[in-house]
Amino acid sequence: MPELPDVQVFKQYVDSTSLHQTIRKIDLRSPELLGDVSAEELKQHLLDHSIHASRRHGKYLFLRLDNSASVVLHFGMTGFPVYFLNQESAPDHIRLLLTFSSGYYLAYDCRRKLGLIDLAGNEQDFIDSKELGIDAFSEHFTYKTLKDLLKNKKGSIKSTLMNQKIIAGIGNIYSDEILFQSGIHPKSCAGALDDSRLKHLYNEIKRVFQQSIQSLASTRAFPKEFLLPNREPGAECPLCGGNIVKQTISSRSSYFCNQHQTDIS
DNA sequence: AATATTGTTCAGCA
DNA sequence: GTGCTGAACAATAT
Repeated sequence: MPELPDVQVFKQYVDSTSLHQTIRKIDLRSPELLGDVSAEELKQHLLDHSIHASRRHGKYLFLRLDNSASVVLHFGMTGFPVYFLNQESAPDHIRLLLTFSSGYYLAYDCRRKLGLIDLAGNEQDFIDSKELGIDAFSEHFTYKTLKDLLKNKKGSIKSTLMNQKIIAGIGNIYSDEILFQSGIHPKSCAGALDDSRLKHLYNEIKRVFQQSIQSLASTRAFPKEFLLPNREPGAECPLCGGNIVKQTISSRSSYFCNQHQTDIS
């Protein structure tokens, strides 16, 4: 379930393995994942070129090539990148496979085919075409930005946080985590949160993402006071001892504490 | 075998 | 057009 922290870790992974290597071969095994680019065009841009930088916006990862175009990857529910040398280490559902001149491979694996492989001449134009909002981990995402974005919003705070056109990067899992840490009920009206709650929310977005990126990148051990390891109905709330309950909110299953996330504003 | 899973997109409604 | 909700879709595990 790659949301912002997962994709940030993918970015770090690609940065530390795959930059500045000439691509000798490209094997597109699931062309149905292509966006507005043809297989031919993609191959043309990749072959004999290299990735010289990467950038993440929300849940999208851009691999910037040395010819100024960028490969765009979206990981859907089940996607991830794998860098490997021996075939025994190859993942099971490779959709795109790059072979570097070093002999190493970079695979885009996606068990369920709910991802996207695309090519962007200009990354900002791509972001605009998807109407993506500001990245939730960007330094330009300030408290004031959040306050302005939520002002006058009529929907629940959960569905608002998950709306990629308002803020990019937050999905079902992390909206639950952020609201849990902020002590805000997921059904609270987004536009009705007072300054104190908004401040909490802002701080927790930053803190949860920073902590999660750290946990995913190293030990994968999330802090035990996170909701994530306790995300099942009937579990004991690690913050207050209440009960974790499951409820469908904006047609997604949400988990929250029935004790410290009770009041709906 | 039916159900749950998630991000995106789109139909439908006020 | 705008803002919002809910459902469809992909493929697989349980």
